[in-house]
Amino acid sequence: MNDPQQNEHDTDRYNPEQAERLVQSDWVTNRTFEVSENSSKPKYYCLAMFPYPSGQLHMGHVRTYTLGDVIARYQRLQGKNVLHPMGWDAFGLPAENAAIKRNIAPAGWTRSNIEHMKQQLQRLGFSFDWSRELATCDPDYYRWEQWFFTKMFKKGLVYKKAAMVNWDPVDQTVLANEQVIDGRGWRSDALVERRELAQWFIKITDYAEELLTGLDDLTGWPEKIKTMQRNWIGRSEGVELTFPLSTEVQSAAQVGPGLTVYTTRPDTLMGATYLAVAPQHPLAKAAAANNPELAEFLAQCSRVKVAEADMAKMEKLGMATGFNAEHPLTGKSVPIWVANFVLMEYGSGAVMSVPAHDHRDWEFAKKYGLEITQVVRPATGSEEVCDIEAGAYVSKDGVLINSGEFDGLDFETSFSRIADALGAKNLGEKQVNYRLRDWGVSRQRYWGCPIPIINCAACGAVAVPEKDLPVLLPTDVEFDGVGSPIKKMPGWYNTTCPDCGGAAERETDTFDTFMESSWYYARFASSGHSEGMLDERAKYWGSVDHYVGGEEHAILHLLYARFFHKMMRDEGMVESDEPFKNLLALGMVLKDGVKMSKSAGDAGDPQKLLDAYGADAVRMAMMFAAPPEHSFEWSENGVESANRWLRTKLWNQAQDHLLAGPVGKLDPKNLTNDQKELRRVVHETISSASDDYGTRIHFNTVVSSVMSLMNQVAKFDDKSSVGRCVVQEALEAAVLILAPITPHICQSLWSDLTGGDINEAPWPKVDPSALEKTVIEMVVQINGKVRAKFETAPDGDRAEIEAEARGIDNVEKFMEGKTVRKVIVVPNKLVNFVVS
RNA sequence: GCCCGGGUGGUGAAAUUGGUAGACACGCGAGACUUAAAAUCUCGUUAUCGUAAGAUAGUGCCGGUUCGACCCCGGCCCCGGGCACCA
Repeated sequence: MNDPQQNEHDTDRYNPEQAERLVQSDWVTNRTFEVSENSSKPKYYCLAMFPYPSGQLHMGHVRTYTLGDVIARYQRLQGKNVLHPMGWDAFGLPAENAAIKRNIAPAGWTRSNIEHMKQQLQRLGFSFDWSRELATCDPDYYRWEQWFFTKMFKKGLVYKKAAMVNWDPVDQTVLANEQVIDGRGWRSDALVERRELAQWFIKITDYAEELLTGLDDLTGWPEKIKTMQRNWIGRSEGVELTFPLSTEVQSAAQVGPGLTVYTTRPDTLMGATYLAVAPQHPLAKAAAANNPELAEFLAQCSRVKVAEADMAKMEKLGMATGFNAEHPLTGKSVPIWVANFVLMEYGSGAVMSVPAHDHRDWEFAKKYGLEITQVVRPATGSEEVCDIEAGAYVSKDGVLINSGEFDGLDFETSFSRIADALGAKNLGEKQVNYRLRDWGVSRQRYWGCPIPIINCAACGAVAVPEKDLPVLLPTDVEFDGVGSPIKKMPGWYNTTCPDCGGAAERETDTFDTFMESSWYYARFASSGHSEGMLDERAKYWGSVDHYVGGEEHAILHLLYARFFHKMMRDEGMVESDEPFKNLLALGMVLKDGVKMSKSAGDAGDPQKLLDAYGADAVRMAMMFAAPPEHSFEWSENGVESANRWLRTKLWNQAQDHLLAGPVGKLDPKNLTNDQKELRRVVHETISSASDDYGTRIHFNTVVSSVMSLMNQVAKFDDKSSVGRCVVQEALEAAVLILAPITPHICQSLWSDLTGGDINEAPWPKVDPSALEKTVIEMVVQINGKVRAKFETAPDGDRAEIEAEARGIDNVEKFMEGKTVRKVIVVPNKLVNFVVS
């Protein structure tokens, strides 16, 4: 162990545990991070995605909240009125799992997790305004979600329809996708079945176009996230058309007069040789009624998890229904098949198949011996190969054949002409389609926000009146893990109809937890408001200026939140069109190659690192490890070295400087070359750090640049009074620059160095005159290979630089006997001789 | 399967507009201090050859554009995220 008497620093060796607690209690006493809306400073709203209270923090949390905190603290140093709140995404499945496992109610488990995680967040020194803390399982929070849902219900944005769920036939309960492992229930091990349940949906598709075009204005979002959202929304232009059904088929299957499909390739319509419907389609069900083989096939199709990835990976199978439809233009009979890859949830649950011009249709047709009719060939002069026997020809660059009056037309022309021909028969028209589906918000689970609907036999679904909100979720429940307790509580769900007063039942499903996370950012800005969902303060704080969170939320959470924001805007509750102005999408923190999340258990618990090395070291190590958007494997090694650097390179050097007594005022005009050089490094560091913090959002390079600066300070052996002034400036800059990352040690050092409060300090300014270089290094290349370097004055004359470069021994050697073909001079960088 | 990213020393990474590849660290090696260890400090550290100066190769793989490519283009391989009930 250390002997505290042995070296001069050990007596006052920096002790993060003690020092950090002192600084933190100062923040609490002074309410340093509580903000109000009455400020002359410009507002800045910095938000990191709130955590699910799983029990303990993992390193993914540490990364997210450190990045958010760095941004918040940097913006405070820029003189902004910064809102930086924190709360808890408290409803969700893990609480139910824990309840089963430990036999405790989800509410109590969640509360104690929140307590523990809050302590950990506070230990990390995040500058949250804790006065605005919220948990989504608080009735004061979810009542407004219920209120808003009933508003949207009355507005017609909410409807109920049948949708598929994973049904565990043994546990008699609905399973989440992640609870289905290899097609079996995770607890019962029973083969899971698809089952249809009536569920609530919100019409996000009504906003599809705005959600798409709105992305163009989100200049502060990463391009890749916007691309993902665009593809997810999936706008396409095509034709919706109907294949007429005979009256026999209509009556046999109890369906309408035709089978409606959507296609983006109406040009290939004449090559449509069969139709395919989803296994859940009415036509499939009807056909199976007196066809045991088909019934078995449909049953087989239902034994697949409700997840697109699983659907896409399975073998493409189908079976004829025995029904036929009429081709809308030729009148020819077209067989109707059931195919396991057609999704009932998407579009009409039926597709037209053109095997000659679609890969999947081609393979399906080959497998089942269905007709393949080529209707497009490569354009004359095209180099494209087309062999329909070998595979589908999917190019849109061809011309039509075997299509009667449309022969010879290209894609664009045939698209319109065929749409017109369908229109003339009243069997189709051009239509814009979206891949985006309406948002299913019903969950057959207990630990969530109750859906505020009352089902009355006489009046149907009725919204719970505002005066009866919130519909409280009972928390004192028996939780046996099989099914939701409130579905077995007649005392809870039996009620009277608000409209007719007759006996009625409450909806026992709860909301998807994405509902809570879709508007919490706005609620933070209206913290504690008891008269409504949001108040005027939500308008003051406006859009979140910087939103920080994992890239895994690129689509669902971020799209739902954008949608919710637009619904709230249309109610006049917020003024902006988008909730998040700038987005920082973080890469994953991996541990042994898997993402760190609640499933990783306590493998990533930062607690022992905090105890051993302190919050500043943990934060610095995390920021130094990689730029935000990189995924990387977390290693604890960096924490010890961060702690060592803070103690030895920052704290000790600053204390040595302070021990020599106070310094005077720096006069930048009368400096030695070494003093100028150190000062140049100081101001270059300020300049690059400002860019890294404010523009590039790369904090690892902030850390390395300050490390470099401190290395320069260590080498700078000038104890003169002017020299010490330069060192003072360097130390102040280093402390301010690092303050957002390691706030505790920097607050102490700032106080030691200046006597001031760093929370009131302004960001350092770059002195442009300090950046001027008197000598620069030129690189000499021959045919692009570096052969020499030389020092020269900046902005030198081209001819002189070229001459000087030619005179260098190694350069002469490589040019000997060669002819110079070209000379490229990049000012202040390099000279390249092209020789042969 | 589909959509979106990523791949640079033993390790994390840097290279901001096509212009010196490997900054800054970790680790490792050598040395100083010490009776010793720890701590701290100094030096070295892409590979191969060389005492050195320097040379050759090198940013997942194959090819292209360019005076010059980690960066741009074409084709592949591998890894990660998402795929609508994990959050």
